[in-house]
This record gives sequence, C-alpha cells and structure tokens, in this order.
Amino acid sequence: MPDSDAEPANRRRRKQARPQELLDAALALFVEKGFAATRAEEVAKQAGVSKGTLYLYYPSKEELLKAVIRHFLSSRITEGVVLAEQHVGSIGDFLRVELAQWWAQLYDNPAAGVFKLVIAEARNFPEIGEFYATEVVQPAHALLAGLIARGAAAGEFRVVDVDSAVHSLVFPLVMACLHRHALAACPGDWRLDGRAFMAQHIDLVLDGLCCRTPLPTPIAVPSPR
Amino acid sequence: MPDSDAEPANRRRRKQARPQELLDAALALFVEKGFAATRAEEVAKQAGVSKGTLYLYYPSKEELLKAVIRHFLSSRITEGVVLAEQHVGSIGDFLRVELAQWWAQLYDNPAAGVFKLVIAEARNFPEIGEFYATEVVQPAHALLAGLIARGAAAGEFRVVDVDSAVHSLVFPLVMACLHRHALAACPGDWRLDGRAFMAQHIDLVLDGLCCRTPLPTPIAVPSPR
Amino acid sequence: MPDSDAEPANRRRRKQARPQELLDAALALFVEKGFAATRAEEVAKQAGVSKGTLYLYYPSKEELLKAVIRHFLSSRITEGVVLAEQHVGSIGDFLRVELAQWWAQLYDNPAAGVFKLVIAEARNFPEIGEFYATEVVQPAHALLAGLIARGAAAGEFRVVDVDSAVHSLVFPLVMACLHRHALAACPGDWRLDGRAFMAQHIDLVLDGLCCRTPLPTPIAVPSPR
Amino acid sequence: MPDSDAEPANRRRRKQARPQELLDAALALFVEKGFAATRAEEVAKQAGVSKGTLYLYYPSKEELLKAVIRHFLSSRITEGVVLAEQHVGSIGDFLRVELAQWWAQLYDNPAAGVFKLVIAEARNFPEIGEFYATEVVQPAHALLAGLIARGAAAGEFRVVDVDSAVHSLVFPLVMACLHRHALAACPGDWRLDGRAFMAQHIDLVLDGLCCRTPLPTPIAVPSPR
DNA sequence: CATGAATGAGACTTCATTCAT
DNA sequence: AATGAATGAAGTCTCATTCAT
Repeated sequence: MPDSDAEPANRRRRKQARPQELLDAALALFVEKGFAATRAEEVAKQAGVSKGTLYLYYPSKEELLKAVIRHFLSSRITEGVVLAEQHVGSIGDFLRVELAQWWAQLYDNPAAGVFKLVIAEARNFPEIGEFYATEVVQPAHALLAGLIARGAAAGEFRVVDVDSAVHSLVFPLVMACLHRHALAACPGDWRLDGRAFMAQHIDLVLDGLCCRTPLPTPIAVPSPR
Repeated sequence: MPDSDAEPANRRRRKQARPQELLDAALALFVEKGFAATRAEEVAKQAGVSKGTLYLYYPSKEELLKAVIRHFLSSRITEGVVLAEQHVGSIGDFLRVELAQWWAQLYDNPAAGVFKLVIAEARNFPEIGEFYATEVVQPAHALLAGLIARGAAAGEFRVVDVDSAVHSLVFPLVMACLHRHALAACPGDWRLDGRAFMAQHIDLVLDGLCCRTPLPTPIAVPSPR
Repeated sequence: MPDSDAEPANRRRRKQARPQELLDAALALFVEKGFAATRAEEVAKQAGVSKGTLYLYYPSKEELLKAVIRHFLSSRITEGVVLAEQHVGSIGDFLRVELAQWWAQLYDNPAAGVFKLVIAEARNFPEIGEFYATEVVQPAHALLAGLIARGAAAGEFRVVDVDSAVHSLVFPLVMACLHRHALAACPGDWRLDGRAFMAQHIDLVLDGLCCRTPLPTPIAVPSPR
Repeated sequence: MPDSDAEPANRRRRKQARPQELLDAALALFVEKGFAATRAEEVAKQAGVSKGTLYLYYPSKEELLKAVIRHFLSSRITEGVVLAEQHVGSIGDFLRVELAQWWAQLYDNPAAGVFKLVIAEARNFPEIGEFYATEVVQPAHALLAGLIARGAAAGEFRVVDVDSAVHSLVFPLVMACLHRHALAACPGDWRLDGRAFMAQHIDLVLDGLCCRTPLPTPIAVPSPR
C-alpha cells in the first residue's frame, strides 16, 4: 500500500522532535543564564521555532523548567540504578570503574547542567525540590549506601558512617558538574580536568574507606562558641 | 545644646549601619529566590528602608549583587587565610581541627549562601566569576595545596595529585553549604547534619591521604565508549 | 457503486450545513462571552470543525460577526414585517396577539441574543450599527408607528406621540431579551418569566393608549405613615 | 503653625484624585469599545498617566472593571433610594416628577453607560452580575414595587401584576440609556430625545396603571408553536 | 537624607490568521 | 476541502530606576 502512511511527512516528524529540541534549548539557556534571566523567546529561537510554538508544547515557562528537570534527571538516573543493580562482584571495583564511568559520561553531557538548575531553582519551585529529592537523591543515595554497607559487611570497607561516606563520595562529583557549568564557563581559564579528578577522587575516598590499619581517634570539632 | 542635634546621633548610627543591613537583606533574598527573581523593593523592605534609599547606597541592583558577593566572600576568606598562615605544627591536625571549625562556622552563617549565588550568577556577571576565581578560589586552593604538599614532603601524606586532593577535600564542604541553602530549605525534610558530615568527611579524606600501607595499583578509568 | 462516492453524499450535506452551524455556534459564543473574548477556535470547535475550516467560510472573525448579526436579525425581521402586512382588523388585537406571539417566539430563540451583540458591538463596527438601524430598527419602527397612527386615526387609540409610544411598546420587549442573555444567565436566580411579562406589558401599554374617558386629575393620596 | 501639614503638596493631591480619574476614563472607554477591546494603556492615557500608574491603583484590568461598575452604580442608586424614601404624597406624582427627573439626570450622565457594561460583561464576571442584581436591581425593584403596591392599595392604581408593572416602567428607561451609548453613538443620526421619551413613557405607563374603566379580558398568548 | 509616586522598557502569554500537508 | 502546526503582532502586567517633595 502506498504512501497512505507516509502522509505525516515533514510537519509531523518535526512535531515529534519538537519537545526534545525545546528541552535541549531550554536546558542550555537555563543553565547558562538562569531560569528567570532567560527569555522564553530565546529558548524558542535556539530551538528554531517561534515564540508561539514554544507555548504549543509547554503551557508556561515554569512548566518548561519542570519538564527540563524531570527529563534530564530522570532519564539519567534510571540508567545508573539499572547499572548498579546488574553489577556483581567487588564493591570497590564497581565504584572505581562503573561509578567513575557513569559520572564521566554525565560530566561530558549537557544534562550535567541540571544540578545547577536544581540548586538555583528548588526553593522557588517546590515541585522541583521534591522531585529531585525523592526521584534522584533518595534512590541514588540508597543505592550507594547499600553498596557501601555491603562492602563493610563483606570486610572490604571499614565501618564508617555510611550516609556521610556517600556524601563524601558523591558531593565532589556533583560539584565537578556544577563547576563545569559555572566557573569553568566564565571568561578566564578556570577549567578543571573533571574526568581525571573524578577518578582520583573516587580512588581517594575508596582508599579512605578501605580496610587497613586502625584509624587514629578522631578529634572532635568544638562547636562554634 | 539644642535638640536639633539630639536625634541625628541615633539616625547617624542607623545610617552607618545601612550598607550592612542592605547587604544582609540582599544576601538572604538573593540566596533564597535568586538574583533575577528578587525585587529591589523587597530588599529595601527587608532592610527596613524605602526603595529609593536602596539606590542611595548602591547605584543598581547589579552593583548590589556584586557588593554582596565581595563583602561576604572576602571578609570570610581573609580570616581563613590568616588562620592558616598562623598555624604551626602537624598539617593533619590543622586540617582536622582548624579547617573543620572554620567551615563549621561558615556553614552556620548566612554567608554560606554566597556559594549558591556565585554558582548561579557567575556566568551572567563576568566580574563575579573573576572575583570569585581570583580572590577566593585561587588563594584558598593555593593555601590548601601548599599544606598538602608540605604534608607530603614531611612524609605525613602520601604523594598524590595535589590539586585533586584539594578538590576532594573542599568540594564536599562547599556542597554542604549549597545543600543547606537549596534542598535543605525546601518543604519536606531533606536536612543533613552539616557539621558532623564536614568533620567526618575531613577525616575520611585525611585518612585516604594518610601515609600507611602501599596503595593498590589504581585501575584506569576507561574513557567513555 | 464504488464507495468513493458513498461518503461524499454525507459530507456534502454537512458541507452545506456548515455556514449555518458556524453561525449558530458563533451566535451562542459571542452572546455569552462577547465578541472580543470569544476565540475563533472555540467557535470552530463548537461547530464541530477545525480552526482552518472556519476561515474557509468566513474570511475573518469580524466578518463572521457581521454575518451572524445579518443572518439572525434579517431572517427574523422579515417574518415580522410580513406578518404585520398581512393583518387586517383591529390594531389593538393585532398587537395584543400577533406582536406578543412574535416576541414570545423570539424570546425563546437563540436569535434573541443578537440584541446583546448589537448593543455591545455597534460602536466598534460601524457597519453593524448601520445595518441594525436601517434594516431592523427603521422598518420595525415604521411598521409599528404606522399601526399606532392607524389606530389613532380610527379612534381606537388616543392621540399621543407616536414615536415615543413605539419605544414604550418595544423597548421592554428588547430588554426582556437582553435580560435573558445577561443577568438571567448569571449564577443566582435572576430569571424572569419573559413570556408572561411581554403579554402583560403589551396589555399595559395598549391600555395606556386605549381611548377611554378623559383622565381625571390624579388625586394625591397621602402616603401611609 | 507653619506648613508642616502642607507638605502633601502637589503629588499627594494628584494621588487622591487618581482613582476617580481612572474610573472616569475606564468607564468612557469600556462603554465605548467594550471591556475586552479596550487596552489598559488607553485607559491610562485618557486619565493622563502611564500604563504602570494604572496598576498602582487597580491590580488588574478586571478589578478596574469591577471598580467602575461598583462605583458608578452604587453612587447613583443610593441617591435614588434616598429620594424615594423621603417622598410623601401621591405615588403618581412622585413617579411622574421625581422618577422622571432622576432618570433624566442619569441619562445625561456618563454613568448611564454602566448599563451597557453590565449587560455585556455580567456573564463573564459573575461578581458583576451578582453585584448588579443584589445591589441595584433588587433594591430598585423593591422600591418601585412598593410604591405601585401602595398606589394600588390607595385606589390610585389598578390592581396589576406589580413585578411586570415595574419592568414595564423601568425597562424603557434603561433601554434609553443603552441606546444612547450604543446606536445613538454610531455614525448616522439615530439619536432619540431621551428626556422627552422618558417623561412620555412614564406618563403612558401611569396612564395604563391609572384606575379607570374596567379592563377588557386579557387574551392569553399562545405558547410558541 | 529619605520617601514613594510615577514611569516605560521589557517579559510572558494569547490568539487571529496562514499554509503545508 | 479540511486540518492543525506554526507564526508573530499585540496585550497584560512587572519592576528597575528616577525624581519631586
């Protein structure tokens, strides 16, 4: 049967691609200039459409922001969780290899910019904070906490405060992404070799976690006057 | 003495305090809502003055932002540098005690919000990025890098990539501040015991740096695909 | 017969009905929400066609408005004129019976909404005012004025200012229609039995017109209390 | 005592007059062009201020509309009620003289335009319909119904359906106002001597109400079709 | 110095109209 | 003929900034 199915043709193919194109454009601009300082028309222009078209796909600039965050966070995070669940073998190896690789890829991807967006906008848009906390932070934290606890149970790691260890591990990776889209993108050369840093950081933390000679007694930090 | 002079005494005190009050108000609001989404009038109101008065002290909202960042960053950073320069004795002890304390105090101080501000606005306002990079990041980084290098030279630390080690040490501390003013300030209970985390994190990193048994050969991170 | 022809039969019928369906939908919406506040797409949707199709039949929203007014006014008014011209016999009877019936029918018909439309839009669209004045008001007025004059000449009515009498007779009938599509359509129960009112109003006016005994000088009745 | 009180000076005097000036401008334009078709900036311009100033006094165009209707309706209606309550003597006299005069004044006043506004916008803005119904229609109707009932009780008027009589009396007066701001304001000469018409209409209705020869049996209006 | 009324550029959003399919 | 995706002019409303008082 001939082109009775091909009728969609050009227009319809564009229509299908639009949401992604708009999200890409919006991500780039929101990360670069901030949400409030980005004009809806700029997003449209960068996506190659007119102002009105943007509103055909997202009912408001705010909904576009939420869609950006949902889209780029959730598509990445699910991959990561799947990866971790599939892994068998040494926890240390997994973290050193797979975690490093996953973060290295994120670091090189525009999606890494969402961290900046979330930090900047979560307080203004409660839905964003909630989405990020429940859909990203909690699952990812639980995943890593579980791995570290398993490593400790297996005698691979020292017994430490697991939540803190997760933060120690992850925060610098997030910061590297923030840095890339903040200071590193400023005039002047403030760049940082993110991939190398991430690998070394993971090594350093694993080293700290690694079960060896007993620790010296930690010295309490006096509370501020 | 005629009373025409009696009142000015009080008023003059207020007048002198104005810049600080305006900076405090601006910091709080800029951190909470973002620079672009904060209205100049809100800042004035929170500082207890009228819109017009704000412009008597700062010629524009943008200049106010820069003043906020300069003020809260530079006053803190100089303290820290002085602290470090005065220290004699074990590097590890210094980091574990003084660094932890300095950051714990910052964490509890509104000034910690500037990190969020800088990350959000550095790309929009080149001066801010440059100021932060040259006046804060570089001196602080040099300071810590110097300490770690000294520690390594003294046999207290392993020989590692110093720059990475500094980032591993500092990034989570910055992230804790960011977290406090982003997710932790959202509805829902996403708080985190920042002081405890900071202490444990510093311990963990120092532990990783600490010169003990030989390290296992680090496994190279394969480049993405 | 191949089915390529079977469907068009139906479609052709629809196509013929389109203008009327569009006019009905437009009338209802313009009356309900006002011309400017009604979106062209709403009209199309209510008529069961797409936005584009509307423009196949009417070149602009404004032309649609004019068509609505022309259509619903002229079709009604010609009926009325014919009715009046056919009548023989007592003027009073004609007015009491035929006029009442004609208005009662209009009152129950969506077409009654055009009065609201004309009043709201005549000043914005001169053509509308002119059409209404020349095609509706003047013929209708002339018709009724002629009848009343005839009634007066025949001794059936008192001699009064004929133009005023026509307005006294007709204005409340128009107002009843306006009321039905304005206040009576609002939340709350502001309805009014239009048909009964119209009949009684016509009676009252005819009574006022009716030739009877000279009026007594009204005697002032002291109000109670 | 010196000018410590005179400080208000120019600016403050303007500020006090603004709301009235804006309401006047808004009334004129809303009546002329309709609410939706009037731009906020036009209203501001006609009131001699800038766009932004309008929003200093009314938070939205819709609130401005409501304020216009509340203002022009309520200030007029209270006068009328007071007038009626103060009257003693013949009901017929009151209606013929005071009612006619009150309406004649309204007819010549821009406030008469609100009727057009209410009819056009009541369905879109429920508050408007409710305000008009409860604050204007009901009190005014009750007032006149009471008078006519009193007249009937005193033998001055025939016994008729009081509500219908009120409508017969009032509807044409409202229509005259509508006419003035609709057709009469269109190009072409569709004017009408409103004051004369009003007086004659009131006479005619009072004449119909007046107690004289028995009425002919009213002929029932057949229901439609 | 301080105020707050006023301004107007500029941003978001809507919607009449067009036109490729 | 019919559709509905796309456009961009135009309108509402905000807010940084100015300036008369």
